[in-house]
Amino acid sequence: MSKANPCHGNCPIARVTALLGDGWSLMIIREAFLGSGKFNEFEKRLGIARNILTNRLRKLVEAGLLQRKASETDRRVIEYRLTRSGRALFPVLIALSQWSEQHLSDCSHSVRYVERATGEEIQRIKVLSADGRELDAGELAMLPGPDADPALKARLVAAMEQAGREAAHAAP
Amino acid sequence: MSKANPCHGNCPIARVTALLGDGWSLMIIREAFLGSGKFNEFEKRLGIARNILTNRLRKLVEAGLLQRKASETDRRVIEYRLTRSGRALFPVLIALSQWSEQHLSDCSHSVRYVERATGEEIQRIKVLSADGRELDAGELAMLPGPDADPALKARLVAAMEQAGREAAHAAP
DNA sequence: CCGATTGGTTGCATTTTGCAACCCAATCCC
DNA sequence: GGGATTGGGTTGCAAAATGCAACCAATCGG
Repeated sequence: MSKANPCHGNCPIARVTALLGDGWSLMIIREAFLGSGKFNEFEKRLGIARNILTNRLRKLVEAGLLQRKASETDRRVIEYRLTRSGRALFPVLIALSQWSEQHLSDCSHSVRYVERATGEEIQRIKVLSADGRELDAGELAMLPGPDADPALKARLVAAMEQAGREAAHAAP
Repeated sequence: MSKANPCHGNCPIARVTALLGDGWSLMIIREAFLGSGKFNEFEKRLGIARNILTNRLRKLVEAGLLQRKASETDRRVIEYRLTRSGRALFPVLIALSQWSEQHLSDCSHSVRYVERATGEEIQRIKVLSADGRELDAGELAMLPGPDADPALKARLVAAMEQAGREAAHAAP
C-alpha cells in the first residue's frame, strides 16, 4: 500500500485500512481491550517484534487511539491506554469477532461474549434502520456527504447506478 | 506476521487479522459491496497492482468470501461475487466506516448511510445486551467458549482477573 | 554500587509489495 | 478468416515492510 492511491480520496474504509490494515494493529487494540498497557505485556502476549511494536504503538498514539504516559510508580514503565477514540472501536472488534466465529473454521465457539452484570450472551451486531429494522447491504445506499471529495463522490454515484441495474442477487 | 505465533491460538481477532489484515483485502470487499465484480473493475477502481490483486482474490475465494465464476456472456471475463460469508461482513464495514467518520480527520462527513427505501440515516452500530441496552467494553466479559484452545483460555482468564482489579477507567 | 528490568534503537536477512513487461485464450472488427 | 484488442493472468526485478538478534540508556531493587 502506502503509495498515495489517487482514487481512494477520503473514503472512510481506505482511511481506516491505512491505519489498521496490517498484521498487528488490530491485535494491539484487542490486547489493550483485554487489559494490556505496558510495552512488555504487548510484546509477550502477542509475540510481536519489538521494533514493529514500537512503530505501531507510535502510530496508534499519533492517530489518537492510544495515550502514552510514563508510569508514576516506576518511571521505566510506559503505560499505553485506550483513548475515547480507541474505545470507540469496541463495536468493530465485536463485529469482527462474531463474524470470525460464524464464518471461519477454527473459530467456531472459542469465545463467548456475555454481559458482565447478568451473564447473558450479547446480541449479534446488526445494521439497523432509524426505526430499528435490521438492514442488509441491498437495502442501504451510500451517498456522498458534504465533505466527500470528487473521487469518492464519483465512485458512490457509479455504485448507485450499478445498484439500480441489479435487483437483489444471491450466491451460495 | 505470517509466522505462526504460538500464543494466538484460535482467537477470532487473530484469525480475521490473518485473513483481512493487509492493505487491500478490506478495500476489495468494500468494492465488491459497491458492485465491482470483474478483475478489471477492482484493478481500475482501487489502483492495486495486478499480481497482488490476483493473490488477494484467490485468498478471498479460498476463504469463502468471494465466489469465482466465468461470465456466461463473455468467457474472457471472470465474475467475483460476495458469498453469504462475504456479505456477512456488512456490519463490520459499516462499523469501521462510522468509526472513521467520527474519529479520523478527513473522513468527517464524506459518506452518508441511508436506507434506500426511506432515505433515512441508519443508526450507529452498537453492542447490545440481550434485552437491548447499549454496552461498552467495561460491561462485557469475554469467556472462553467450548472450543477455545488452552492458550486463548489462559489469555481470557488473565484478562478477567485484570478486569477485576480495575473498576472503570477513562482517558481523554 | 551492581545486576536486572524496561523500553527502545540499530543492522542485517527475509518476505511482501509495487511496477512493468510478457503471455495466451477469447473476442471484436472488417 | 485474420489481425488487433481485451481480459486475466504470470514473471522478473527493485523497493519497502517485517522479523530477529544484538546493543543501549535510564531506572530500580538490594
